[in-house]
Amino acid sequence: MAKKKQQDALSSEEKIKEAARKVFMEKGYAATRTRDIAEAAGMNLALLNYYFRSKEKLFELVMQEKLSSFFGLMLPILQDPASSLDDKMHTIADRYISMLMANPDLPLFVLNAMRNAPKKFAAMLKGADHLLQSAFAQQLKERNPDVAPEQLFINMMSLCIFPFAMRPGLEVISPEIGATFNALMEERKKLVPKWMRAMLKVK
Amino acid sequence: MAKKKQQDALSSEEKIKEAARKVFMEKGYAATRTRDIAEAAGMNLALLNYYFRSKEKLFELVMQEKLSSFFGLMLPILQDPASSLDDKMHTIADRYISMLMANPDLPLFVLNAMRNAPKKFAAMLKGADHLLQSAFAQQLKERNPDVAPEQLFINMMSLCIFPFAMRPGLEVISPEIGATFNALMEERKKLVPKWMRAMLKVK
DNA sequence: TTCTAAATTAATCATTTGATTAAAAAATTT
DNA sequence: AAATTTTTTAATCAAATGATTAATTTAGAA
Repeated sequence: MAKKKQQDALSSEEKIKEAARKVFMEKGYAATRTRDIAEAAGMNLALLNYYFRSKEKLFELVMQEKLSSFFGLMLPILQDPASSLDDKMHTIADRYISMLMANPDLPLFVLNAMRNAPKKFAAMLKGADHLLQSAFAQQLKERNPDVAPEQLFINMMSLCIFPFAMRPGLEVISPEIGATFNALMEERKKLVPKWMRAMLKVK
Repeated sequence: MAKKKQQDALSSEEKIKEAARKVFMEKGYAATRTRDIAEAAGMNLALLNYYFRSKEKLFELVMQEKLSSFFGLMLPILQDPASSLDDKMHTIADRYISMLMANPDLPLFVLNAMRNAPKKFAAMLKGADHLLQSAFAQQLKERNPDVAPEQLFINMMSLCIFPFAMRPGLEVISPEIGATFNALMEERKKLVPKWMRAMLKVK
């Protein structure tokens, strides 16, 4: 009885959330109208305020989810003392590329969110260890004491994420990239760790 | 006489353009109001339409400029048959990193522009040779026939550009990156070509 | 079954936004 | 110097936007 009502309520709320995820990812915050979300959800416009109070609150909810899914994948891997550096690089490349192949709009959304709401982002990561205190950074330093671990971390992120953010541009510069993008990304799951190892040898 | 008038007219027009560059780069198109630009320019709001007809036209002008400056740097280098692969990598790293240090908002602006207006972007690059026909791609292929030249091109762009787009996030994950960002980027001018050479050896 | 609470609807609101207008001021031309 | 053109101004407009409202419907509790 009570359960049935709960499901119905979640269902409308969930429909709006679902639509909000889709439209905010596509258009960003400012270019998204509450009417767009209502239409995408097939729901009445007033329900956005009824369930979520404001466009802004709804956006923050979506933003929090997306930032969590983006960084939630990374931080535990970086901090795990039990896995080797090679395991970490392999796991990060594999998981990030897979996730981004399924969510190609995520990088740009996250980049915009970090730029527009750095405080909220910082608050989200409040508990996380800093990079330089992670097992990953230690392992990088051991492997190559001549290059700052931050540099190699930046490289790892760059090689996994940037192709997705730059895809529209890449497709224009090279139609071949457009035609085979997914195959290129699959290949990179194997190549990124190899490239990382090669770079780790550079002084 | 006629010259003096010309300078005055350019001066008001240029003030508005200048302000538009600043505000559009900072807020993007949708979140920028024409009033923001007018205020930033210290000009009357109606002048935006008087000189540029619409917010959209003004934005396109700024977008064209920014895309030109972003890609204008790259394409000639890629297409130059006279310079070696090492020269190219060195020049791209040096020039891109320098330019982006002076224009840190550019990457995100360009990424958003490419995503939101891919047709305009494609029209802009109309005359340019495709990547696979460039001297750069040929040279990559000669150096390493086992890896698609597109992959190495993507890496080159990733290593030079992504750190700037990701800077707000990097600064939260690692305060050390925030404190020494410019030094890290200067260092990368030398390291990126080295990393590229190391990656070129990977099969 | 009746009453109450929650969810939904369509209309409306108050504010904001890009754009227009008409008048005045400034610059240029005759 | 007068006439004409261009630039600037402040007010206004028409449409759009996030949010609110009141009525109705649906669901749940007694």
